[in-house]
Amino acid sequence: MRRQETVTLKDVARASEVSYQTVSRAVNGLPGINADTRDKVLEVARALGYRRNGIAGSLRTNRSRAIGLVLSDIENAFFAEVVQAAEAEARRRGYSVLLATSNEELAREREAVGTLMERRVDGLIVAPSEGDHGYLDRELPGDFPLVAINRAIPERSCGAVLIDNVEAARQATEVLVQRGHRRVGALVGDLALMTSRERLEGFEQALRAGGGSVRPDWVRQAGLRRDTGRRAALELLGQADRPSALFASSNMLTEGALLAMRDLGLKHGVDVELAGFDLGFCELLSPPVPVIKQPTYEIGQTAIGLLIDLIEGTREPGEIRLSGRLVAEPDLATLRSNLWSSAARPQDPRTPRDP
Amino acid sequence: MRRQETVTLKDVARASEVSYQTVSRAVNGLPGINADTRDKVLEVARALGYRRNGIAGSLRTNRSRAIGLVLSDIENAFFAEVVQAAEAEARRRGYSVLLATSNEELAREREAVGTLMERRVDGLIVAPSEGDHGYLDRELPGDFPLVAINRAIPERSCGAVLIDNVEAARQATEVLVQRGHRRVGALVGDLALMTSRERLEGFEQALRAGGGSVRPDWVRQAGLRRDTGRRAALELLGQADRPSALFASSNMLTEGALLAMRDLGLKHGVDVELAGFDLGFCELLSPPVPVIKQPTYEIGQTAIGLLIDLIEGTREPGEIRLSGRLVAEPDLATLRSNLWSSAARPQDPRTPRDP
DNA sequence: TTCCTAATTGTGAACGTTCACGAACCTAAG
DNA sequence: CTTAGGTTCGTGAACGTTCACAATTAGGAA
Repeated sequence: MRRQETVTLKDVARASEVSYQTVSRAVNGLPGINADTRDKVLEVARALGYRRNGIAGSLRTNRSRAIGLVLSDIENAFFAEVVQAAEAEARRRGYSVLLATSNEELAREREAVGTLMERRVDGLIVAPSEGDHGYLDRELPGDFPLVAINRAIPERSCGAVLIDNVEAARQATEVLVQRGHRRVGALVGDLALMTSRERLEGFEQALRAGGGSVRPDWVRQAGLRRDTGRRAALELLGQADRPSALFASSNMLTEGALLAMRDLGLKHGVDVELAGFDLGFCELLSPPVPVIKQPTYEIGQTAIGLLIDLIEGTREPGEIRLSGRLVAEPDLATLRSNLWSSAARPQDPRTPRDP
Repeated sequence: MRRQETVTLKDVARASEVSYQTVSRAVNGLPGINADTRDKVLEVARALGYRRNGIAGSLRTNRSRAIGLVLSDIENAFFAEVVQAAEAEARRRGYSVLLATSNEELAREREAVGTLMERRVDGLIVAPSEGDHGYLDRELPGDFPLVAINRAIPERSCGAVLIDNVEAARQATEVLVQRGHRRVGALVGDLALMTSRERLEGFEQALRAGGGSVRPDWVRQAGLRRDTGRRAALELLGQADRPSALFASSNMLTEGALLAMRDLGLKHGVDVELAGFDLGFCELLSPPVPVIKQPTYEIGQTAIGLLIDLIEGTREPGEIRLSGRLVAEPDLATLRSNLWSSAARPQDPRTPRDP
């Protein structure tokens, strides 16, 4: 078979003896064309194997129907779920997703934004890295559709989809308090980050409300990574005067805490009680670890929804706060049926499959 | 600030009093331009905030420097890691990644391939769903760069990056045999899939080599999902005459088996020994579950490498087999340091971060 | 000076689509 | 018969870039 280079509107037009404009009307389902001619043209288009050249269309219309997604790390289950939801919702609304990762480095984030802009995405969703995002005003037109997730971008007015961190951290800590713990430590991220400050605030609220007091030396800025979390937890739990319970304010820190306890020969829920964030497999551990589950699917879906509304001019930028969900020793029946399915995902029921 | 619509080559040309071709040479770093003019032009381009329009470039050159990635489910940690690696390697080589999901449904896969082709990606990586892939010959030019991962596509000649399933399953099963088990069951995927057949083959080899015999009623086609795996495991382990050990041939099936054992009040490693595949948190369980860890990062990286070589015409399509790695009760020191970092990833050391 | 070569710069066309408009045709009312 | 109005279809231009080649300039060598 000869290599048939791309067949264009003109080729179809020639073959069906109409103008290329008529073909365009036919393949795009536009009005102003006779039904018979349309059918004929579509038939010819099928036969020739015509496929629209989106690149050319985008050039002409100045719209790519693509959105850029800048995350720090897709392997993190939190972001993986966000991506899944984002892709599904984008597809539902006729958009495609261009993926880029920042590895939590501002320079790489900026570079990613740059290449995505060069590709002329219609809008951007960014999970901001730590640092100054003033560059955005230089890289982006002032009204460019932009939605921040997970953390806000104070340097620039844009959409944002966040969770109620204070409340979430409060709930997680409350579990520890209700189980009788007053000597509670905390692993939090860098306090330069609003998210970390809010979660710390929730932790402190719950602990004080329960009659405990916050010991500053038991509150550790444990970074953002599993290994930094583990190190911090090792220090915190390794000392003689250690807390009887620990709150970890993110999934990586929760995993880090578990690793540290393993290192030290401590059993979670026995030697040290642990409450955390977003641990996907928390209930397969024995005993289960109570965690706050962020509505990751909803976050991705909402962010895309907001972004596309911004793109299409049907909504104004604003901040949307979602709520976390506490998963703490639920009754087993409920657990079993809900465990692996997230809260609300009407569009695209999750059906986990495997390689 | 007035909304400055896109500034083009011509705008820069006007401002720097040269032709647009000269500007093009300057911004693209092409030869055939005086160093002084280049500097002057670049300065003007900077000042005006020029950014190349990749869409226009792609239209002209007929190359998008984008590759399409079609996976079944990004939430699955296996694919999440593949995506991470793929994006990193693609970026390193100057390509971007367009993401699409099939949810393991052939129709959606086909649709995804269609939209990616419309966007004129330069090549495709597909994790094939179950079913007949004959459609590819109709949707794609005969020599279109295509790489299959995880499963082969027998219907079409293309690149493929797979693992040695027989060997991997053999190793996992051997752990069970070495621990004295002869009455071993297996959860495998649909035997219509080559991957499932190969893993079953490895299981049988190891069991027979250890002096055990394969009981057909203990080999269950357990589907591809966590819930189907759980159901199958429930049936298998719920009967009075049940195996003393179980081999699960994928991460979802391994998780399903764990859930089922929890349902039945059986403890893994005590009541029933379990060996599995790709369980990310296997060593946080007590006791740890021996699993085969597929080189996910290497798979993604290799697939992108092969694909780009195909695109650029520097390699011919072929099949690449990688090896899984057994993680079974390693000594704790090694475990601790290697656990969270994958085998070989020279380009982009993984540094897990969190939301 | 005169001519040749090399370096530098400019011009026209093309990629495949969509937009804006105008031409041709038909129907039906005046 | 004429004209208004609608439907159907076609033409030219434009999006911003790169390719192919022509034009101009400079620098020496004869």
